[in-house]
Amino acid sequence: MQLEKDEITMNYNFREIEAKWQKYWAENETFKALNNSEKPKYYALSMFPYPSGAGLHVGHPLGYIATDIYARYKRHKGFNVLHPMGYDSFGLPAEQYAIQTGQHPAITTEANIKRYREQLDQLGFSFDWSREVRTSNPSYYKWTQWIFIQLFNSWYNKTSDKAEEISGLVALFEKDGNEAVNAAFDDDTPIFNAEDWNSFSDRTKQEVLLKYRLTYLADTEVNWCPALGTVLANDEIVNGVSERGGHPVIRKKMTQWSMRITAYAQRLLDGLDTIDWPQPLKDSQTNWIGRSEGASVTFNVLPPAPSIGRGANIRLTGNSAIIGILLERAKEMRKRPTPAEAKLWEALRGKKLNVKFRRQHPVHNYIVDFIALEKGLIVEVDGKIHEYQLDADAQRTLELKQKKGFKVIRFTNDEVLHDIDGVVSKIKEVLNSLPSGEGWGGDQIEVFTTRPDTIFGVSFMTLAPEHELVSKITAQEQKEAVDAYVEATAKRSERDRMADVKTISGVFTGAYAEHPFTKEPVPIWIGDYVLASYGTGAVMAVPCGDQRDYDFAKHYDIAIPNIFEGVDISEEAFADKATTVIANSDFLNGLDYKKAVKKAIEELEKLGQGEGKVNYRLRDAVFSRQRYWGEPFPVYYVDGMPQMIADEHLPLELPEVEKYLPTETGEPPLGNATHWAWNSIENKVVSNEKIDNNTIFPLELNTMPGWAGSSQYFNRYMDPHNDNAIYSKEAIEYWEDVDLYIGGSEHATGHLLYSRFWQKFLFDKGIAPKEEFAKKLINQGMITGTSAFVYRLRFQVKPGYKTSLENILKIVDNMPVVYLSKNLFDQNVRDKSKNAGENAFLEKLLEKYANADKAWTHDISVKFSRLHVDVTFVNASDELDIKAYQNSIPEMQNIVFESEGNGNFGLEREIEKMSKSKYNVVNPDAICEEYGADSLRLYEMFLGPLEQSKPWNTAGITGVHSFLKKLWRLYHTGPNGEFYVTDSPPLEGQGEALKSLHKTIKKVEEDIKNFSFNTSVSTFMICVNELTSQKCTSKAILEPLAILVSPYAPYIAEELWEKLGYTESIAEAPFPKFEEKYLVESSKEYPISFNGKMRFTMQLPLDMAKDEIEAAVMGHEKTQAQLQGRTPKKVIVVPGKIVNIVG
RNA sequence: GCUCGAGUGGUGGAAUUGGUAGACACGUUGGACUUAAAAUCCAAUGGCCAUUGUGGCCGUGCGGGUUCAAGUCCCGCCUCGAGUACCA
Repeated sequence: MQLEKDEITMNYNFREIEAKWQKYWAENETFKALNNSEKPKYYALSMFPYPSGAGLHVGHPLGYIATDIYARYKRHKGFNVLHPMGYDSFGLPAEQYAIQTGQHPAITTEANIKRYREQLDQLGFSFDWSREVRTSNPSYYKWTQWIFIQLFNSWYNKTSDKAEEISGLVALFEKDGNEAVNAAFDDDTPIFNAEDWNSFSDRTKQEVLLKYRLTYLADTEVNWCPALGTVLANDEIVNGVSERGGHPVIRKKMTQWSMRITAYAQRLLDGLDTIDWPQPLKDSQTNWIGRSEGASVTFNVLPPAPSIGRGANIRLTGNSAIIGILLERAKEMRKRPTPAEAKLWEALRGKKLNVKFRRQHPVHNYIVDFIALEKGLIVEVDGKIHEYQLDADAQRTLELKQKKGFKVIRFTNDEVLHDIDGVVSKIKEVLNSLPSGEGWGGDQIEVFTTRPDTIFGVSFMTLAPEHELVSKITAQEQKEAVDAYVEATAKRSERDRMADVKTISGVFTGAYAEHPFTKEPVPIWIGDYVLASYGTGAVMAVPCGDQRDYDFAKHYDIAIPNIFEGVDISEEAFADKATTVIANSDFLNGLDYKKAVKKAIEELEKLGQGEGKVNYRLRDAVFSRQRYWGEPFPVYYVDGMPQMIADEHLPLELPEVEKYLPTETGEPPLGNATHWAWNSIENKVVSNEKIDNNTIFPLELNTMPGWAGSSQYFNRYMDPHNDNAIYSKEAIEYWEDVDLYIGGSEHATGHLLYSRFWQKFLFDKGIAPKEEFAKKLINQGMITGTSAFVYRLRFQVKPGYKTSLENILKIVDNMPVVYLSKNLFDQNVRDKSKNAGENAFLEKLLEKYANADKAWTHDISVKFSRLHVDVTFVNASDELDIKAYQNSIPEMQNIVFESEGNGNFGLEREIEKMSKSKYNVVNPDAICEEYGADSLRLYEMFLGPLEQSKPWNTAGITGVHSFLKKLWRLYHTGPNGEFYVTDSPPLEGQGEALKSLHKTIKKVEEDIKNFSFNTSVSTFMICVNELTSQKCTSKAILEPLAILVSPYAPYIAEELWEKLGYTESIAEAPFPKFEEKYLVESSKEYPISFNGKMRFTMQLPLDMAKDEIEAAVMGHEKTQAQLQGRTPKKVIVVPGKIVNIVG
């Protein structure tokens, strides 16, 4: 018994130490942060986890450890440190589990959190647990709902460039309508004046306001995942399938809440320059926002049968280049009609035939006698078309008829003068046969282009098949083909479309647009390479300058005009902006890219057909999910219009449901709730039966997405228990923002973009003092697993066996499954025949286990497979612990292990992602049990640079573990290994120890500054090795050393600190101060190199002058040996660094 | 395809502004202690050649270049990883 007790004091008993300090920290609230302090603040944050059922594996804590080291270091440096932790506890897995088992997600979540907490506690983090938040707690999501309401009550004023109260917008509408308002709003918003607005019904007003609110309800094309029964955000889809579960996703139109994040596109982009985040992360946000500069250009659709009204048509049907002359001419002609024209006009004018006719009307390059625009009918008298300016060749007549789609009928003067009734009835007849072309004319196609400089290279236009104009403009004769194409594309899933980028497909609509400058007709195609969701869903195709347009043009044999000077485009498009010189482009000729863009935009603006424009790829974020386990929207519906629940009645708590699946009518799971109606008088949730749509209304059935709760949690930590506000002004003014944020790179475009958006919004509203929530962000790399493999042999009956099946089966059934060790496999089987008959080794095995006549063994074959072996049964030398492994598998399995000669059973190792299915998951609990949390913390850091991904191999942990033992022993050099530290001041000869210490202080501080934690672990090892060999026992050295180590290995540091005589925790002990004076060297071991190659070293005083060094080196016998009599051409001496002899 | 990142011993990885490549560990080999094992300690360990010893040659993905000197800087390639994907 005595012996055991001694051993406890002597040895590094990490289990006891760690349990002791865990308790101490919890009881003394050692890491509790104060919201007011004389000290400077420091806010260190790790991304909070989703508490999954599997618990933590060794990869998870990597980032937490790094943050913790930094937080602890800052505490030693005299900062008031906020280092909180919580749980992102709403989420899909708990809900899926609920669907399968009926278990309430809150219960599973609670259990998972409990396990997480145990694991986190064990790892020795300096979290202030008093500030824990859980996104699924009503007291937390009250404020998520509150922010939602704030967004609902705000609009984005582009003039002040910030979010403002919606009431201000209403005031503007009341005064001036919406035309002059510069806001972020929906495209389909109608224009109204003050009078209109004031006459709108309340409902209409609400509808209009929804088009301006920062969160709004709208019919949106969403990514619907039938298998999950919910909508997914773009960033929740990976390769066309759901990120969770890999289910197919289709496009569907649904009424959904959306977040107007697009209003913040530019600020989200600009803000990236102000924060110290990893470049790849910034790049991916930049990419996601997708800003491109260019121009929007309006193309007028040339009408086959232009429509009625709106005076604008007069311009639209005529070639605008010559419209002035045409109109003048037409006027003149109207003044002097022929008798026949006059007579017919009397019969047609004033809608006598129920159709409005115009006379002497310009169409394209011509003036026609009479035209019914809405029917596309031209009536010509005397069989003539008054041509103007251009030759009346057959081509142009054809153009009017076919390309422009007009029906032309002709009468002679005689017919009109003598049989006006017959003529009119003929016209009536034709009119009746024509479809009403209402809405045909006056259509415009707006495109976005980044290359307005290439506008003269346009030879066609392409619309997305979903473009709203497609059905309108498609010519009769192309209708069938276009419809078929549109239908075919709609059917194709996103995934198909993505997988199949190479195939070129499209259909001509039969319609033409007019080129803004040349006024030439430009054919309009549709093609699925144009995306409805980007830009305007239409492109001006410039085949010579864009490869996709080029390929399309080649495929459909469309002209490819070359507008580049000295460039060959016979093989491919030319897209190099830097070397672009424009040609064949009228006023753009000879200009480079930049100048041509500017000029083209200027000219377009003159025409009123374009302007410079910035386009973003970023879409508004869909915010509704058809799930149960998420934040309920604080919304009820009156007359179908959403109403917010007043702040003082929040939180609106998640109702109980019987089933977590969608309802039979396809409503979200909350549709199952029986108690889910809002009493607007009593302001409480009541039974659905009471809904009267008078005072009691239905509540919203969707819930918020996973990112809702995580978009502001970092601010809530500052004042997590505040019930009156999301946080107090004092709290956020003290803490301001996160100084260091560490987490995985997978959140680059999800959490980290949405959080920045919400933060900017809160900043606009004066609720947050900083526009960016995290100054510095680090992505920790992934820890991958090292899988272990074994080769398994099974004996089988060979197909085409020659003897009795019954007998062979008898033998085979009794044969074991053989596991081959790696070396045996490598030497005897890999790269060799796996047919027993041709492989002596296998033949031998077969005979060994068949225990049968040779005749029988010919009918037995060997089948190989490579199996994952659970890494818990693998030792440091990649060998299998056969006994332990056997104990883990069912007994009835007859397995034999073919080991190597020395009895070891080697395994093959391979790096793979850490996952349950690969049996390579390493559990931190087991590591802590065997080596302790300090060892785990050190080892995770020791593995390599924080930001790199690196493989886990438990074997290596013995290195850091024995370091900790050495560290312990350094303080326990007394008799029987008792604690022994000398109090006496540093003696003579302690120079070396002080040097070791200060070298370490310097390096560790540098490392922490650079987040290079792996190298500081090495530094500690070197220091302890040095002090051990120096037999250092001085308190003056060992005390600061304990503080140095404490951020990395806090448990052992606390224990040593206590043994050194302190009664307070080491947590706030001041970090040792580095003193340069202990590192001053008097001499240096110079590397002496010859032609750049180091040959030997020489100890020389550091204060030696350059020429003295040269003389000393040249005088050295080894120098002479190296030179072998040659005279050096040059001797380079860099004092304090190197000597290089050339020659 | 585009964007970004990375290639160094058997393995993880060091190497500050160009200045002794492989620190520190793991693993391996040999040795000490032990009845034995574990633990601990000592020594060797980039490759090749030579060797009693001193030593020599090659070497940071490949090919060039700049420099007294290149893992590090420049040019051109190759491979791997991550993100993104018809973005007009």
